[in-house]
Amino acid sequence: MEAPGKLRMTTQRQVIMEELQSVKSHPTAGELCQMVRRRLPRISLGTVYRNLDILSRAGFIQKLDVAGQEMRFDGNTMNHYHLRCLECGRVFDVEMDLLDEVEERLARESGFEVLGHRLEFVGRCEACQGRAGSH
Amino acid sequence: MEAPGKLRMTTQRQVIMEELQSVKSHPTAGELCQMVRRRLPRISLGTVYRNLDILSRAGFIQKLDVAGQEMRFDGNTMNHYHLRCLECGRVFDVEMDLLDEVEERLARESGFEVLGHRLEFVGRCEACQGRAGSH
DNA sequence: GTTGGTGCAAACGGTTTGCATTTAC
DNA sequence: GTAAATGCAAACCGTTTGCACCAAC
Repeated sequence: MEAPGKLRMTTQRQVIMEELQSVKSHPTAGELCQMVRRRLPRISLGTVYRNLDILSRAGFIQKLDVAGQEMRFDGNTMNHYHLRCLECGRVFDVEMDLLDEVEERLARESGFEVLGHRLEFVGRCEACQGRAGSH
Repeated sequence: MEAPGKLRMTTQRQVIMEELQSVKSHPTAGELCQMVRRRLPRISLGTVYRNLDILSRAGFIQKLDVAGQEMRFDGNTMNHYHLRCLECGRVFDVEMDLLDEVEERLARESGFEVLGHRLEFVGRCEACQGRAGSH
């Protein structure tokens, strides 16, 4: 989260934010670009990336940085946890109280200045458990 | 972790594993390639990538996938947590008991099949706190 | 001798960037 | 009017892959 500087509210930026906040999935930049193109057919992927970067720096949205894979974006800026399905790659929100006490504990027991934490589960979503699933 | 299949122990594979396990840092493939080149100057980056992939599938090492950044590798295969310093980008091991009970809780309360979790802290390491650090 | 591994270089794919043009303010 | 934002395309960079040669077993 950075000092905002001057931000102009362009149509593109507005629509990107609206589309992202209208879904509970965690789209990639490419997916979001497709969604936005239904309303702004000429928007470029570069613009989507630039705006996602600006909006996340300003704290309006969240970059998920899901381990290793393609970057995903989340319209919900409150810290919350995710589960990534190993089979279909989708990312789901997890309902669980935040483990803020572990931050304090770590700060106390180590010399680190702890500014946040990210907890991510991996597993299989219900849909993928349903499908045969060799596993 | 996958069924091993046939694995030949080549010099390259041996040295890659030794070098990785000899450090407590979490080198990227490129960094590790440099380290290995001190002993095997003609090894290629592609070989390093291929072996890191094979070794991690076989469970001998761990891919870290530290959020967003370049992939890092860890010779320690036991699950453990990390702190990433926002200032210098280094990744440190965190000594903390595993939160395995949250996996069980999530599995119970949601429909997910939970296979693992990854906890990552962000903050500032001691060295970077020392340096003036505007914050 | 067979088959998996290596080195090399090219390809890949997600992300960033340079630039001329457009647009919010 | 001016500075920020856009669209486009090229560049970037970490990673993967195809292939001819090599080496472990």
